[in-house]
Amino acid sequence: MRKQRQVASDAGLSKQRVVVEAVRLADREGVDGLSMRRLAGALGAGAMSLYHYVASKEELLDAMIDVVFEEIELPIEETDWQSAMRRRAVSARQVLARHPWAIGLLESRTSPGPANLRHHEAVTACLRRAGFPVLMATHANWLLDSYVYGFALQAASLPFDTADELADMAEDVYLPQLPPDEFPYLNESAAALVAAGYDPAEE
Amino acid sequence: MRKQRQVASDAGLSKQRVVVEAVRLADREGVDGLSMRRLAGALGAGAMSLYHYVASKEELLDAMIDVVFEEIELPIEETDWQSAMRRRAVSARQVLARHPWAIGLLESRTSPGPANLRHHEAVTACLRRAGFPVLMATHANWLLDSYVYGFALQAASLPFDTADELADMAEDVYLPQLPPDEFPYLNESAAALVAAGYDPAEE
DNA sequence: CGCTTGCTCGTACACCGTACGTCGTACGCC
DNA sequence: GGCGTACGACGTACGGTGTACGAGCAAGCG
Repeated sequence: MRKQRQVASDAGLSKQRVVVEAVRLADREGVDGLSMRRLAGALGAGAMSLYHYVASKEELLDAMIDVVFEEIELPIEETDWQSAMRRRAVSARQVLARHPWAIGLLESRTSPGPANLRHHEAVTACLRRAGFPVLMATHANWLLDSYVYGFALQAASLPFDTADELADMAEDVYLPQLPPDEFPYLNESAAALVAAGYDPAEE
Repeated sequence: MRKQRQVASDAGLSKQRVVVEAVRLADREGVDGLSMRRLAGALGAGAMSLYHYVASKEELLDAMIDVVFEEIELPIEETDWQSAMRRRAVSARQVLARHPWAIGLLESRTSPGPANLRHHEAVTACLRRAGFPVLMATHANWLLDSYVYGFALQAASLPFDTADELADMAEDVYLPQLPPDEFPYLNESAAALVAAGYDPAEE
């Protein structure tokens, strides 16, 4: 029994291991597939054991979000602020594409974790060093975040990933819903997008 | 028996009534407080009765999102596109502030409802009439949406609503978490924001 | 040895979404 | 009028969820 657990979980549990496995599970099965019992199963443990490392599922979700923030590249000091911000945005987009469930979790989670704080500190530092006044830096921060989050949110709710899939979807699903006399402009857009081989990887 | 039901629910059910009451319940208690049983209770009906008007909870949520889109002001034809877009953004922000649960639902819901389609059609129409080329209009649409969604997402995750609450929160919760030697810039920002009486109602 | 301390986890509870089937009743038809 | 049918309402039940509680057990220490 003890042996089995060791095989399944490679030595004892820890908050770190619990949270990391939770992220893996969410990546694999979506956030709805993440239940305490299933997570415990994946760790080779009983469901209630998790509660020695995590006070509640809420706290687990907070910690998962923080893991995601850890993956976002911090701005580098040396470069100018524009390319630093661009790199950060690109990195954030990649990370959120890798963990789509994180976007839905951002809402409702109110207290920022340490990685989140470190991230904001670094960004603010970069902007301030570039000469932005305090309030301006805060506004820029907010605005950039708005755009990155919004982008990720929209990207997540698109039902296709590539230009080819778009073409298929458009033909099979969208166009039948769009009587041309009622939605002339959307039809025009759809046609143009398909013709242009639109791929949602622009900025 | 018949009488009781009528008193409680003012004539029979309907998809409309179910969805509207669901929105009200979500406004009042958050999306987590919205369960089929509670919704049925609020309508003076049994839980399973709802399934005659809604195929599943998923469909109910889709319909609720569409109700929210209906509340967002459509751009008016006459005005120039900039103020039209501004009005739309302001309206969207107000609506999403009124129904904060909607933001969390936007993710994961993939097929747009009729009000959503009408909305996008109107926006596209406005931009196209203003002389934007097709692809440009689509990009502008996407970009504006990104910003609005991101803004709402951030606003929703802020744990305070007014400048006063911010001041309280900063003193009680944030500053203790921010050792000045580790987060010099965030401390600076926090101080500046409190001093300036920051209120999250800018754009 | 016994005692404490810290993990683990089985059981139980309240609640969830919803499949299934039963019932009262309204309505078209004779 | 009588009757068959169809439909809306809903009681019950099943398999899931998060988690409170407490029993069990191993390791460290006197």
